[in-house]
Amino acid sequence: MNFNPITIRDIAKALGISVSTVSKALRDSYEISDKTKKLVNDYAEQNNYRPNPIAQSLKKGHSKSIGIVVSTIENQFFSQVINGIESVAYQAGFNVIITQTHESYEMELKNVEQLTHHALDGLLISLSTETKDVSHLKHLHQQGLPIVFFDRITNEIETHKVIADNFKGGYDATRQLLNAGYKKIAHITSPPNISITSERFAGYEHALKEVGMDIPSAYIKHCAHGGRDMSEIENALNELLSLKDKPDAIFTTSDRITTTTLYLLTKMGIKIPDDIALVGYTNTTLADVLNPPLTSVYQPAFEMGRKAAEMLLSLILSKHPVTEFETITLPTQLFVRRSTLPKKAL
Amino acid sequence: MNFNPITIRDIAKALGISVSTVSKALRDSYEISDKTKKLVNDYAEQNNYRPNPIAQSLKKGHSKSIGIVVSTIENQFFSQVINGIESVAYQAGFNVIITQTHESYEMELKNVEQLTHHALDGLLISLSTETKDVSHLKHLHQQGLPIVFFDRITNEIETHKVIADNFKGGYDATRQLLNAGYKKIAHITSPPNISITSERFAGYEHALKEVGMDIPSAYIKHCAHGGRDMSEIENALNELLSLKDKPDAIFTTSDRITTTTLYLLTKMGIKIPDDIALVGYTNTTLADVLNPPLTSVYQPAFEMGRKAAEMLLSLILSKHPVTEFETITLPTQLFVRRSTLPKKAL
DNA sequence: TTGAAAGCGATACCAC
DNA sequence: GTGGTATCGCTTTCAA
Repeated sequence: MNFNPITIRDIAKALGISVSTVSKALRDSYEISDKTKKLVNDYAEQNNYRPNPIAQSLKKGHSKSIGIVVSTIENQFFSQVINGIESVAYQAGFNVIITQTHESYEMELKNVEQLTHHALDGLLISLSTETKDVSHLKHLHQQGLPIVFFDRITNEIETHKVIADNFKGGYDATRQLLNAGYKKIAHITSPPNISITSERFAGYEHALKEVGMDIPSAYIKHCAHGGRDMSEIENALNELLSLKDKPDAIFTTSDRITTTTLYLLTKMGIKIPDDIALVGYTNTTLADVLNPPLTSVYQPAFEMGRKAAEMLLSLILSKHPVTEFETITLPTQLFVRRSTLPKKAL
Repeated sequence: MNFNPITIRDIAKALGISVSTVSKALRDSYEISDKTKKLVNDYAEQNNYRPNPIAQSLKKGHSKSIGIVVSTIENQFFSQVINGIESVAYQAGFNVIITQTHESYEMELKNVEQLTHHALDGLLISLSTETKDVSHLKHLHQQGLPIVFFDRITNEIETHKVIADNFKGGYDATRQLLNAGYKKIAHITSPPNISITSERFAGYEHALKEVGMDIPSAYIKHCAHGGRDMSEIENALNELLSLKDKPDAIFTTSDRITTTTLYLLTKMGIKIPDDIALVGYTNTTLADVLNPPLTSVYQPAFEMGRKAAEMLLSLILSKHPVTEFETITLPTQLFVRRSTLPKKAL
């Protein structure tokens, strides 16, 4: 199948003028007479002429498009981030190419590989849970590809980064449970190698230490793929529930882990918060109508996307090499709902 | 900022051979000796050579990328469709560029405009709720751009299409309410101009007619932007609830309308299903843990994406103009949950 | 087996 | 004001 749009050369031929004149006329150059401009523009319009962006990209050395790598767009957190990115990119006339890793390191490699090298002006990335080695990105970064990290970042690469205040998110969630009278707080989270895990864990730990409590290591459960597979969470839950000293509350990180935990507990017939309280990270708009309404840590996802995109565009558009980088930390919000009802109220 | 990856010319110069030899060696042409191939490939590997896809696209006349236009990826239905599309496109080595209309006709125009013309090998689109005129797409289609419609289609353009069985979805949902003993069934839906609205309405109507019931027009509410703005649904609900003859059940279409209706009814203190039963279209994985668990029409979104992408690729890859088109209809599934509990059980 | 050169579409420098 | 031409990086005849 082909698709043969008209080119600048067709216009030149049809009008009996040169291609350079046509090109300049279309770009409204001061060198071209109004008469010629009108002639060219009218013809272009009538024949539905559109410049071929590929040729423009090749010539200009940039593609006006940026790549995004996230684990999965089905996660509302990421779709909201993408909306934020898009809102900025669109304004600036940039295209956005989205790829998903589904939490696989291999997919991350492939996607980055596929996206990069001149077809992209910059990259926005949140690492997969499997990612431990970032040399694929280091390489590109050294070659000069502008990269901005968001959410799951690495400190092996010096560039702009945008994160939520993960420490505070973890702290607030845990503190809320403690204030509500829960004392045995388990934590189901992503693998320790990704940044958000350790930051949130630090907040959790700090809240517990603050009230002089220990963290029994049996209460910490890592899901290798951030809850991608339900079995990960099922196992964690089964282990927690078969402990002699069962937890009376759970703090979950990530949308997927949170909602799946809610689902599984419900299915097991465990009452929330009566049997076990639950607080989790989630950006779903449905937190209020869940059963029970879910106490949750909300991240400013849209804003994170906006900021990340703005920083990336500033790198792309900068005339000089950028050597000063910053890491923006956005506040999280704790929404208290029934899933962490104070113990005495039960 | 720039980013200067090595080119085929650099390799040629470094090795003292011609660019055409390098090009052929890299593509493993039979014309080139093994020795030269090895030389070139080793050098390329060591210097991290990557072909510039823009130059390749310009030369070959295609970009190996397809565009997707949906209303919003925050809707799980669409993110699942996109996952399906991606799974097929990725296998075939195609990039996917996603854009969102946010239910605006103007955005649809802009996105399509931005996406098309040679930077794209094909387009997958679900129309915005505002779209009445599809001449922007007709144009492109006439010029030869392969297009496949999914979900919200138009019959003004002859090409492949993939939809869910919207009639049956509407019928099943309504029938379920009738079977459960509800008799006054309201319908909150998208504007009548989009295909899914009328198809689902027809199913609803058929189920009611079947049992000899009338459809009071006051029970049918259209949300101009498919529930994008909460106020649309709030108004619809207020009007329904102030009717002298209040409905005892509501059938909603679209994820957004469904979940927002649930949210608003809850906020108004209306008990579901006691005061009003609810059945809605939604692809959220959370239907089971909503309060109450929601009877819902589930669409095979991933499958829809797969099929649409396959059809698009077949158009793109076809050597001959395609003149026979088909419309695939995928089955929907009704999941019965507590929100439509039989009246007698209440 | 290798290389020269044309060409994909648009841009921009330099002549005229 | 207008036109010729080299160029972006790669592919592909066609000659050698």
